[in-house]
Amino acid sequence: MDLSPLKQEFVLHFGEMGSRWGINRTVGQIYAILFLSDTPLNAEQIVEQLGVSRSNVSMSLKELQAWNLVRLKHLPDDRRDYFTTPEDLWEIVRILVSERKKREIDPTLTKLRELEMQTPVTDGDHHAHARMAELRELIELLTSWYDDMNRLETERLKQLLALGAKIHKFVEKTKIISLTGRTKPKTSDAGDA
Amino acid sequence: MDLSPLKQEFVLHFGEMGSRWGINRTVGQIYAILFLSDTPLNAEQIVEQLGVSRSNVSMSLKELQAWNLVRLKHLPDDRRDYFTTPEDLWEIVRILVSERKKREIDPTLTKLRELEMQTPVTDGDHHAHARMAELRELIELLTSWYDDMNRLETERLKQLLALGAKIHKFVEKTKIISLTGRTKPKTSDAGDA
DNA sequence: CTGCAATTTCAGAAATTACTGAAACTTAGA
DNA sequence: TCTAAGTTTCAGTAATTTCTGAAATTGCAG
Repeated sequence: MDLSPLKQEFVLHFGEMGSRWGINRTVGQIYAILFLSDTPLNAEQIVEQLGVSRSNVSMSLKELQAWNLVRLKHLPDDRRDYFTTPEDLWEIVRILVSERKKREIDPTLTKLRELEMQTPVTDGDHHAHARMAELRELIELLTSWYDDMNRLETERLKQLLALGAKIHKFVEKTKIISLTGRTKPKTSDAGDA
Repeated sequence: MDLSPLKQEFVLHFGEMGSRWGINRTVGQIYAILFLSDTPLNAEQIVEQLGVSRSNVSMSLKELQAWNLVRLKHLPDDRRDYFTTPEDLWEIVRILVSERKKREIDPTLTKLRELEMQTPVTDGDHHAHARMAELRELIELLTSWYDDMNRLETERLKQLLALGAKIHKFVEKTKIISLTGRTKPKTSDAGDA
């Protein structure tokens, strides 16, 4: 591996963490290299820096593209593909959360809905059935909260995060006013994304 | 596998999702069975229902315990260990989030802090160094927001989640009042958790 | 202590996942 | 069209993870 000590440690760490994050070592290492690089890199450069096979880099880059975690660039008079990660870390967080939701949560939500609708509830199943419904409702609450947050511009999101738990004080203060004045869902609401 | 069709589908689904969630098939299936069961189960009962080896069940239960995802119970006049999942799904969510943070985020935060302190920054490293600092700051913001939220009682948490993005309207409304009246960090502040 | 039920450990087998090198494919320019 | 740089695919191998059955351990009751 041909990297400065600082970069090398970071890249090795991402490789090790890869398995915990649901990607493999090479994918993690490639992502780390791209994340640190101030210029886009092509596959051959990644091969040189990591010392893994060309085909491994090719497959790993494909996986990173499937995760939406890298962007493809082209340089003038050079038909090789160059890769970068988004400059904006918040963009990266959004992608990560959305992709993990897609892979780790949505399939289960779908399955729970299916099971509730289709599957016959035999005698011993009442508790199980209720538990699934409870789980589905919880996931629905969490994902619709996520959808809401995801719609916010980054600056608003940062504000809310920075407030942290203090947010509940704001809610307290305006609770009564809101209940009487703004809670009813008007059908003709101002344009929302 | 000896389960009603409803339970069986759920259990198989958890088994398949296991690998995406960072646990293996058997661990996922055992968790599913315990989640659905209205009574605590012992290892032998799990063996019967799933049709895997006794030792596999033993190791998988140990892993679930390491994740804090199951509770150990004992019945009178029976010295076998019985297992359940917490009744309260919010408790489960809290555990999941905290354990995943511990495994997937904390080690990287530690590593980033180490690298920023210890590792010499050679000439070509300035951009990489800056990128790591940026990443560390982002993780710190997110984790301290998490710590904040985690301190809230479940009822408060549900309220905030249900509000979703509407929360930012509350902030707007009280912003001016807050800026003049409450934002400065007084050294002698009224008791805050 | 002894005997026995319950549980855990562990070495090897089975299954899965990751990686490589070679061959196949694609595409831009000559 | 042909050539060659660039990329992808794929079959086989390597590495890792999961699972099992047998043996070892634990701890309670007699």
